[in-house]
Amino acid sequence: MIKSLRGMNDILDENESKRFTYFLDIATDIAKKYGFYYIETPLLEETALFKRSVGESSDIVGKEMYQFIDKGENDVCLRPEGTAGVVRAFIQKKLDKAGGIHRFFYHGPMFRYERPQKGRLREFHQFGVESFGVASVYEDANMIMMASDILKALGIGYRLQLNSLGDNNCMPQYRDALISFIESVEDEICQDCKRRKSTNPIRVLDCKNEKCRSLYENAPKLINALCEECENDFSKLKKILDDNDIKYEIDTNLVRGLDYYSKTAFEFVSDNIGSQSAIAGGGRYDRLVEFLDGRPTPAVGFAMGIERLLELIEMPQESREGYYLGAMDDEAIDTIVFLTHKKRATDKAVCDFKAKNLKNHLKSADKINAKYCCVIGTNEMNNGTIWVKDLENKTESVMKLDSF
RNA sequence: GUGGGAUUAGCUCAGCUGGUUAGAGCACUGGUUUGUGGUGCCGGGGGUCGCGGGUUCGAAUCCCGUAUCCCACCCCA
Repeated sequence: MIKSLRGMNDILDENESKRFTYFLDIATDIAKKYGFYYIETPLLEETALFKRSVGESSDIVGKEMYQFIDKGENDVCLRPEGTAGVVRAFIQKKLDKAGGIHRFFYHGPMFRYERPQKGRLREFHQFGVESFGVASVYEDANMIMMASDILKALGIGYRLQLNSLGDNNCMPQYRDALISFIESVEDEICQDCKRRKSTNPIRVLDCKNEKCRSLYENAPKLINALCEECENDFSKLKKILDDNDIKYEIDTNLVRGLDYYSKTAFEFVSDNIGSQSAIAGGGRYDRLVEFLDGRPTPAVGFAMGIERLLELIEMPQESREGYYLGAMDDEAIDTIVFLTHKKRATDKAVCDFKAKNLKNHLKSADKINAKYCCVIGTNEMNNGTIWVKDLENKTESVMKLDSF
């Protein structure tokens, strides 16, 4: 038997499938209400796109990409995340030069060659939004509110963690200060932290190792090193969230794993899905358009991991819907098929192709959660009628075929 | 990539220290003296016990390998 590849799932379980489409309906609806419109970009892109945007030092690009040389000898890879492709499209379409505000949402599969775990697949699905052309911190707040609205609409509880990563003015200085601090304690820190020092020094602050943790208590804090502009934006952001009744925690160790983020960084986490607890994450990336050869354009966005949300969604109660039609004699089956087809013009309608007794038809109608069970038996055939039972209200009636 | 656990019917699982035709519940399907469901009763189908080797008279059960899932690390959505 040929099986799906490791870490790649089919979404066909009825429960899972319903949750998946339900999520997309809700998320799409809310994104549209925020004035975003749909963008679809290719799953396959030039490898260089991700190397330059996500960053070669990140694990995503460094060791998790599905990368290969295609038949035209192009170095390509399956997208590991969604932002880079959207930014590429934005620049390619010259929207950076056109100016103005452009807001997109997207959803689709992403690919990362990782060791699979619950909530961590090699092919997984994200829903994301990207906003270009708005430098104001109000847009950052808008993003957070949208993510929050989506999660609330789905009945999902979360904690929101917030940080500021600084910008070009303050981040490099802070980074240098942190690196020299790390060097001062380098003999005592763990192997992972030694590696992080060169790959992503800010990550050391997040180390789980107890000894490292206590050493880093004396490390300089980014939150104290922000320049005036970043400091003001961050304060403003907190105020907007307070005003709109969005709860958050400041996590000074929150570092996004992708190199392109600056200023606002946020993550929505759930305590109910195991160790892969981040359900949505995002932030501002004002320099990325320029990195990818576009005209400097402020931007901010977030992405949600759909699979991680699925089991957290509180599904609305399913109510009975549509018609079930059946015949008790073979001679009535053609009539049933005809009526079912007619009914579908306005309603959901399903019919059985086998003659069965009434009890079995009722059972079948119940099984598919139909609202009406409609049956033609000998009596009905003789009178040109159909027997209709409302399975919810337990009422029944007999109707003329032409008024059905 | 590192360390650990699991893998038996469509699903959730039982199967003791190896011993005759591998079980249960749910699901599916048929019937229920012949027109009333979701909540009765009786029956039926469905498993090369993840895959490949080995030990043994005999393996779902022991050993080795391998695949997949799960847990922790790492990382992230």
